[in-house]
Amino acid sequence: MATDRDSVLEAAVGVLSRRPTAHLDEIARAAGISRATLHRIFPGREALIREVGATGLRRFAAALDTAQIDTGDAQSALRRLVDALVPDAALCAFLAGENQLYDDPEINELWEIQDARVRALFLRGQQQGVFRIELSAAWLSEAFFDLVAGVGWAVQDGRLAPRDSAYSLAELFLGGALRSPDQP
Amino acid sequence: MATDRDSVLEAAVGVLSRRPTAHLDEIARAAGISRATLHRIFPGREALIREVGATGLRRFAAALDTAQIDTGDAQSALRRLVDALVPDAALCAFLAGENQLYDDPEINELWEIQDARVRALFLRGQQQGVFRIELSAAWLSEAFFDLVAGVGWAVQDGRLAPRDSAYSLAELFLGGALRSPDQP
DNA sequence: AAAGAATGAGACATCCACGTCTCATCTGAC
DNA sequence: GTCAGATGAGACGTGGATGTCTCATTCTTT
Repeated sequence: MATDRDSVLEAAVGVLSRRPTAHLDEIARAAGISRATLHRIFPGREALIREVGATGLRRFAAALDTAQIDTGDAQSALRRLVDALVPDAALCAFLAGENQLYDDPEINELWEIQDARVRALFLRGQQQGVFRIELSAAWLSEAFFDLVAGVGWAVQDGRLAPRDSAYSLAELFLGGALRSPDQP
Repeated sequence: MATDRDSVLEAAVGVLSRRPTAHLDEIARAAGISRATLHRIFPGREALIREVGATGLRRFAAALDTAQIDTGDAQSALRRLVDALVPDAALCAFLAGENQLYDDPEINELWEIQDARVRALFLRGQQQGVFRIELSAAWLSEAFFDLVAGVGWAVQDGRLAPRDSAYSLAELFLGGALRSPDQP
């Protein structure tokens, strides 16, 4: 059943994004199954990690698709991306913390593709005059992903309400921490 | 010799901030010593991790001191903090990635103190009318730390020039990604 | 109800990193 | 030159997580 795999992956993300070194016992318990069944679904720890990473990147790509980041003005596109990405923020947190994943050429290539898409969005926004040109598109892209991961961690730990997460992310990233002089 | 400990800690940060599960062999090699000597300096892996964490928090506290974050207007204080913190960004990246550290009550308490100081800075800035009040001080504090850690990773991986890091961090965090309408 | 599959619990064996040890080598002080 | 201390290299035992196995139990299907 695909549902089994998915629910296990979901549980694995919840545990691994917080503690990447969690034992398989813990992951199995979080998924509500036994360690034996976990091994029946995934050949081993490495395969599980790989699968979680691949799932994360697929969801990331899907969020880029649904947000239609190549359409319309860049600011709206980014806001759509935030909305599409926030539900999977935990997955992004996992991707950000698991540097080991990028030893895998396949995973790495998948990541490069998505990262390039986000960079293109910022570049487009800079050409539109929407985004600041003093900051490189690469840095904007990286910082954006850092903040998405930060949202994932904060929500998981209860430091940020899920309801506030999209707003907090978009407003801080787009407008910064400073109070706008023209909005008193 | 204190120099030995410090240089080993420095090397450990460099390795552990990228791969928290790195073997002691690797850390020893990065420090230019043998695994035996590493064990002579630190009783074991746990002690080493703890020490790195404690060092990171001490440096973080020192940066808060040198920046005098309680003095003057909040924006200038934050800019001073960025300048003081950026040299230790890798250390912050390590702290951000090593959630396991916060199981230790002593480390956790030390972290809470520093985090409260940063939160107080943002609260003060909000009361001064400098920082936006739509975003909670806790979120501003957390997001700021996420970006500092992100700078640490990016610099270590060569994706961000150290020379640009303080500027990129301060500008993005304070002003956001949007181009200011009053600065054409 | 009965047969089959799926699962959980637990018992192993294996592997790998860690921690400890010894010994040879190197360095520096006298 | 000699000796004491420090270091490196390597061997060795240990612990813990992983991977594989068996068997009893439960759930599903007919």
